[in-house]
Amino acid sequence: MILKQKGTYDIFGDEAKKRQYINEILDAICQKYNYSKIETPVFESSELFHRSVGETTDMVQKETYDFKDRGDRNLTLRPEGTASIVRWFIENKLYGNLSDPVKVYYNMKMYRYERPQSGRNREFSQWGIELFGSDSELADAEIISLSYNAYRLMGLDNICVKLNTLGDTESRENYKKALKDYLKPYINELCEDCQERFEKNPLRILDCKVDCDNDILKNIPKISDFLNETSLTRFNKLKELLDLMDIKYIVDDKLVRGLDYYTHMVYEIVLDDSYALGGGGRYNNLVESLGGPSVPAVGFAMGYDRTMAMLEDKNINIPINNDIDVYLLSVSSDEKETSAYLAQNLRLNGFIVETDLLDRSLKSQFKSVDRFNSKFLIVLNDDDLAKNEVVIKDNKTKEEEKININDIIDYLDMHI
RNA sequence: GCGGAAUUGGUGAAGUGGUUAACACGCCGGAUUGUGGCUCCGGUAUGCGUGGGUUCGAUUCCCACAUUUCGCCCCA
Repeated sequence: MILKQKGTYDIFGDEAKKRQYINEILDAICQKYNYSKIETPVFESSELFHRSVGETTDMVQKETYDFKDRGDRNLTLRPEGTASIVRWFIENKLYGNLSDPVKVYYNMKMYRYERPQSGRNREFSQWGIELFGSDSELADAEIISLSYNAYRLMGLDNICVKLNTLGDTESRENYKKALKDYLKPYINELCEDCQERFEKNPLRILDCKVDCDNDILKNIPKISDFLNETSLTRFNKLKELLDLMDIKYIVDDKLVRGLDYYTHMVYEIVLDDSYALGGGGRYNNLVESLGGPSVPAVGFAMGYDRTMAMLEDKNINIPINNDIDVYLLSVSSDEKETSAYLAQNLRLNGFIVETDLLDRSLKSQFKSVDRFNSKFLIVLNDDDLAKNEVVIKDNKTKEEEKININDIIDYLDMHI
């Protein structure tokens, strides 16, 4: 037997319906904020992700699905959405007309070679939003607002924004320098990973799980002390906006996030104060570093599957309707042709119809009626059909009557 | 990449080193029911994750691998 690959999953039945319902909520809210939907290819040039996500990140170093195609091209299954969207933005020269910001959202499969565990798979979905062409904290606030409200509309109430700023390039470089100066004497006391991060990406030491209880990290310099005037004012303005919009947030000055491309505002949306359901931030240098002009941008990505899992966990009701309108029963195989014809006719008139495709006994067909929870059932038998009649029965009230075959649609319209 | 737990039919599962792998649900057929939902009868795994090994003999013991699941790293 051939099985599905590790860390992949099939979506079908109620799960598929739930996702469809959630997708409709997400589509609807994006429409309200006037974001248009985008889909990008599953695979891209490897270089795209290596350059955007960051060569030194774990995601690129050990989690990407890299392969060569038959033309010897180096390709990678996308591990996240932003890089592809930025590539699209540059490739289509959308920077040429930014009289209004470009706002898009996506809902796509992503791929990372990881060990599967709760809320994490190798193939997984992210819903994300991106905004190009505004450097204003108003754009930051809009992105946060959209993502925050998306969760609330799905029914997740106990959420909160964890917020931080990495400042502009100048502030961040000053901070990095201060960090390294501070950590240098202690470097041998840090964990192995952090010793490596010290050179490559010192900010990442801040959210190291191994060293978090370490006294060295408790007295570590704070980014907030290194923000220059402009970085500080825009961060304060953003917080004012969030207050105004009644968005719950807490500032966490250890929040730096895993990808290299962030500048200024970064945030996560957490459930029950700790479980991260998504994250995002501003990335003002990414468009330029991928070969476009300097265009400010900000975005967010939601871990779709873990969000679905949380909806399940919190027993949040997602309406699923599997009921059908009519089941056509045939007393014997003689009525099957009429059944097929009638089923098509009813379906074309908008009804959800099932028939027996297995030529089973009448009793079995009745059992199917119950399994499908059909609102009505119609019994076809030759004697009645000779007079153009059928028996139609309301499966709830158990009332039945004999009607003309041409009156079925009218009858159903009146009763459903 | 590292660690823990699990792996018996369509489903939930019981079970033992040795003839036909319990039970329940489901499903199919039949009896009865004015055309079902109750009841009764019958049927429903050539098989106990895969591959090795130990043994006269393994689903049951050992090893490896795979998959599932929960953690770590990481990410969201």
